[in-house]
Amino acid sequence: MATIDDVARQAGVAISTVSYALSGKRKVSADTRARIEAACVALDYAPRASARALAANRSEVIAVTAPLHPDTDPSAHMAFAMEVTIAARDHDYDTLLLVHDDAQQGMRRSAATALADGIIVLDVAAHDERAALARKLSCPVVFIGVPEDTEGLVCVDLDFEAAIRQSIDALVEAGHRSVGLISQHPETLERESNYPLRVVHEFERYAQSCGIDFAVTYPETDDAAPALDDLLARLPGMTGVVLNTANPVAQSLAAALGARGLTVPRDVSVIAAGMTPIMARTPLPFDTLPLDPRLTCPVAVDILVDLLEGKAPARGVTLVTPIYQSQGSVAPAPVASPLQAR
Amino acid sequence: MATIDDVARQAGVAISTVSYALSGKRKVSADTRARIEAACVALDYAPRASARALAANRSEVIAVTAPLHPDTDPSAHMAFAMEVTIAARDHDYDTLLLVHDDAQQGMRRSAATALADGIIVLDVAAHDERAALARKLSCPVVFIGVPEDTEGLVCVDLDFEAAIRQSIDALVEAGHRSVGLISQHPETLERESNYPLRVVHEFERYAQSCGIDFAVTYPETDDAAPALDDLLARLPGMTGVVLNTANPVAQSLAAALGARGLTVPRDVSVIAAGMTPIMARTPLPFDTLPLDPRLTCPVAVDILVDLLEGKAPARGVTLVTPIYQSQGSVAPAPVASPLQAR
DNA sequence: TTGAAAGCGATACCAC
DNA sequence: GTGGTATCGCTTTCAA
Repeated sequence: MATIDDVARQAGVAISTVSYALSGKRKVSADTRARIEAACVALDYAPRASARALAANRSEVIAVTAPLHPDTDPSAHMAFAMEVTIAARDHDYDTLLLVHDDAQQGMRRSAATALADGIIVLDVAAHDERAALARKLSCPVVFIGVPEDTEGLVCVDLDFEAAIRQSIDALVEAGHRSVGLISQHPETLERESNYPLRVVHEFERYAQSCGIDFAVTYPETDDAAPALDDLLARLPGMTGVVLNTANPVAQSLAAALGARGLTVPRDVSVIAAGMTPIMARTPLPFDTLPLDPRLTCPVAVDILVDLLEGKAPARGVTLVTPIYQSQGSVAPAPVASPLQAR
Repeated sequence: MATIDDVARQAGVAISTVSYALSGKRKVSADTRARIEAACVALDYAPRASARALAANRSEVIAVTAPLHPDTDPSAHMAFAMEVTIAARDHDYDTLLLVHDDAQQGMRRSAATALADGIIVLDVAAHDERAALARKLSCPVVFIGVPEDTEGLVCVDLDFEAAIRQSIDALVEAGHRSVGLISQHPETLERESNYPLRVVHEFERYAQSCGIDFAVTYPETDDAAPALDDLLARLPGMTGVVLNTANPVAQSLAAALGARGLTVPRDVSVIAAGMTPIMARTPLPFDTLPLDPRLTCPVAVDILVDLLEGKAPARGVTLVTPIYQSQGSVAPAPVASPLQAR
């Protein structure tokens, strides 16, 4: 492997000139630059990452901690890790994968050994141990997801409250006056980042302020049918459903509705708010305000890179506005409620 | 951050002694070692990765190229990436994630800049461009999956042929004389690593040598029903099914059988051979010989690490023997064929 | 058993 | 605009 010395010799200049020509941190005349570039090509030169990192005191690597709980969706996980990697490459950073058993220790190690310049934390739980760790660590950390206590942390997430409000607005504008929310499994509410709870609260608050009837249900299984029955029992005139639930539940909703003689959007309008699309599966046939990794990951990486390069101070919690994607699952409310119509 | 100098001063020894004490590459007396360890703890010392890499000429990092095609299952992908990472950590290596757009260029870059010591290639296609690249690269590369031309490459994969033979053996031993294979989608056969084809060939060869009736079908969609009908049409007495197909097809098989009045294992015995379990979903209710990342990834990493540390020469293609996992989906063949019995 | 010192290959300061 | 060189923090050879 050629070194910067070889290039300098071949181009007939000093190594500092080569370094400056390549980094652009100093003006270099057109023809010396040309000679240097020619030499680089001729020698197939690439700067050695470790030497550069040692001298510059930065590794150009971002660590990504991606624990894998039994109840997290691995495909969503992969999507986040990939999007972080893609976004990082746009800033000339590489990404190091830190796994579960290793999450705490890995973060510590990557900071202590200066393996990575910064850390992105994925799949954040409400009471995430990595939060306390992040406060102690010397290197910048950005969370994708919001833990309970955000004091001193930098977090990026979808604006779930906004997603809920947009969902209710869309339904209300279409004339719906009775709307149910299918939330997460009870265990998920415990463990998960606190967004499912924030979603429920905002749903109840905003629905109330809009003066519509509402109810919330928490499915016990992956089948939407019992949840649907629960909502219909408490809200016989229900014509709108908002989903912020596990993907299998959402996948089974259309069938559950069909089994009860209900059609989307003729009898019931449906919107999925703040759910992560699964690439491997048929997309949900509903209007969505997705928690899309392509939305949050680049923002998180941008913030981290700004932090690393001293371009901006820590930013607290950044909420990304969801984007409404219509699939034709919202229609004007039927005049009579579907159950009465039957 | 404390450096090795600080530790040496604090312990009252030379830095070389500290280095040797920590690496264990030279004998150090018990009490100097104790003083050094105390100093390390006191100063919270961790060697700087870049300095170590520069001096030792090795980064202790393994790059992982994990492209994401439209038809690859992201959750399986994540599982492989995680298993590689876990296995790598067992050898004190970290893993760098290289993504699709970047796959070729990323491999080149990580070799040229000595970012990583070696490369693991995931999701290998039959005619994978990364194969040619691997032959040119200066750093060791191990493929998880087997491309068409393995000349000069190091590959690890499940022994699919063995999985097929074990499947047929299990069925034949249970008295089945008429066995169908549900293979992959036609497009997958084109693009994918050539194992699906190897599976089909071995199935036909081995079934023939066992003297049983057999047929192979290639499902066009994610629904097993048409494939099942195809098999039953050509093999009216079929009592055994071997699966080496896409997960959704396998997931829908039980329902398709049920719709035709067939029950597993009473009427039909089923074995899934060489399929990757999806963590996010209910596992298949069939006996399996899974392509488990926990089987192949550690082997691949072991081989790569041996290569990196000069412990062993390149090994060509290594096939890992599958492990039979019973789920009770194989039973003695019914006396009369199920169709006749109805 | 330990120490001194020569690299490793970049960056960036200070001169000119 | 360009060149010389100290420096980053380790590993490892050579000497004692």
